[in-house]
Amino acid sequence: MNQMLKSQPYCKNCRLAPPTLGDDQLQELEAIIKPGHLLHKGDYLFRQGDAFHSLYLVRSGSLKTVTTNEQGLEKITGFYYATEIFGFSGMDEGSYPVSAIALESTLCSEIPFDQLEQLSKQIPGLSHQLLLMLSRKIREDQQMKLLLSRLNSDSRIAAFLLNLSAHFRDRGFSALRFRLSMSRTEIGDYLGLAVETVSRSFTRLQKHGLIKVNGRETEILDFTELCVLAGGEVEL
Amino acid sequence: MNQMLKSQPYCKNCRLAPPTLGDDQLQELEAIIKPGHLLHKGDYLFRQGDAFHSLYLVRSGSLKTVTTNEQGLEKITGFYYATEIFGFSGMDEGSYPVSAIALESTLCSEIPFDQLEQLSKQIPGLSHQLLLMLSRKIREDQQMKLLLSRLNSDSRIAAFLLNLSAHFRDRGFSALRFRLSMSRTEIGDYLGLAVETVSRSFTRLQKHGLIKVNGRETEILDFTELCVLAGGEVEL
DNA sequence: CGGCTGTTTGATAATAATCAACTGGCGTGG
DNA sequence: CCACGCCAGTTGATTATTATCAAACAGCCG
Repeated sequence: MNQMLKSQPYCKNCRLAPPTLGDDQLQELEAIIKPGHLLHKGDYLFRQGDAFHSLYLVRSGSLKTVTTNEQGLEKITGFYYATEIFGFSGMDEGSYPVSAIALESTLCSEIPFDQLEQLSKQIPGLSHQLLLMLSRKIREDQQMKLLLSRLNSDSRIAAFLLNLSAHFRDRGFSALRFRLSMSRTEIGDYLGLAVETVSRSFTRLQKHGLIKVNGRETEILDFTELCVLAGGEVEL
Repeated sequence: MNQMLKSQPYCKNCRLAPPTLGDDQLQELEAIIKPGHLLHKGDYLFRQGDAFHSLYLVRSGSLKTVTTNEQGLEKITGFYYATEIFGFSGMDEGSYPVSAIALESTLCSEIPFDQLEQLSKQIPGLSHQLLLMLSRKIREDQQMKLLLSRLNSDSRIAAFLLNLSAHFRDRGFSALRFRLSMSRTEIGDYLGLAVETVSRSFTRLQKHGLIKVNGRETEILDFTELCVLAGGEVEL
């Protein structure tokens, strides 16, 4: 068979495929995934209120999800990078409660949900895997709620950077040097802080030698100390 | 058949059973549910780190889930009332990331997860329903994150009371008068506020005629205004 | 009755939001 | 090509909100 076609499987590392999946079934799974959707910075993948049809897999680039409540309060609910799947919050009510917006040039694959559910009746472990992904998301949200209700600004920024660091590490990039794809405003929006507070925390972390920042270029200098700080119970 | 046995089906209103489910299948579903687990105030249903085996359905009473991070920071991640199912966050890692503790005398039914997954291969729509429940939880967590990062103390308390109110209404109790099963400390812990702040907000809401409080007995006097307040963008 | 816990209230301190000003980079249009 | 305007980011001053510390009080149970 054509090696090229198999060289970039969508789902090999996407947590959707059960670990024991055979090649045939992996192909079945990938067959329902629509490769499409090239987005540029600021483009919407879907908008809050749109009918829910699909989950999305980030192939490259990054996105944010934003929700606006009845009173017009906006909030970034998540950032998503390559290999991550998102859109889960739309299932329940049949429409997305968030908008998804590209932070840079981004490629997304679409996973039609009804086809995925059909397939999960045939591929053993697939629906289990789906549940695990949602469960994981719930656990991450718990961590986020703890961060929002308990940590001061420095600790929030530290936790945020460590989170990104782990993401990049898992994807084979440097865990210590990376480029942020979001603005300070977006970071603040995500972490529940004003822009100015985000900026000051970056400066403070830099002054103490924990990180080195130049615009969006970020370097972690003292990983251990950053971990301690991110845990709370310690201040700079 | 014995009317008594069917008079209190576990799952009729628990969102787990697909809406179209026939009586036979409802019985199958209920057959795997273990009725047991009577808890008294302060009793643990499970502890953080315990192996994940089951979801739990609250039959009567109420519980809280509490998580402790590595640094010893504690946080209440949720309150659960009759007809609610919880324990989802344990699936992913195979152990519960929270402890579940009864707030009062409480009866819980256990739903062994592997049996539930087995059954979901036979009962159409069951695994779909499971996904919907998780999706709903994720959406609720989003709202909670918005609350924690954007609302002031009064609005948080207002939102909290409205949330409880809706719960009681859905369960056939008064939406305007109810008894809180949690302490002020626990409310603060859940909402990311100090006890004193919770107390002051209750007092302030009462002074403005929105609610009437007497210890844990709570009455909503101005539902509309409470909604406005809970939305943010408005202050007392 | 006395000790415990949970709640309330007051005074003060700390943190982050807000308001304001300034900088540097970038793209556009004269 | 330069000037201008715009946006993102930073820094400073001030304000507001909430946490913290402290004290008093109520209810409950042994």
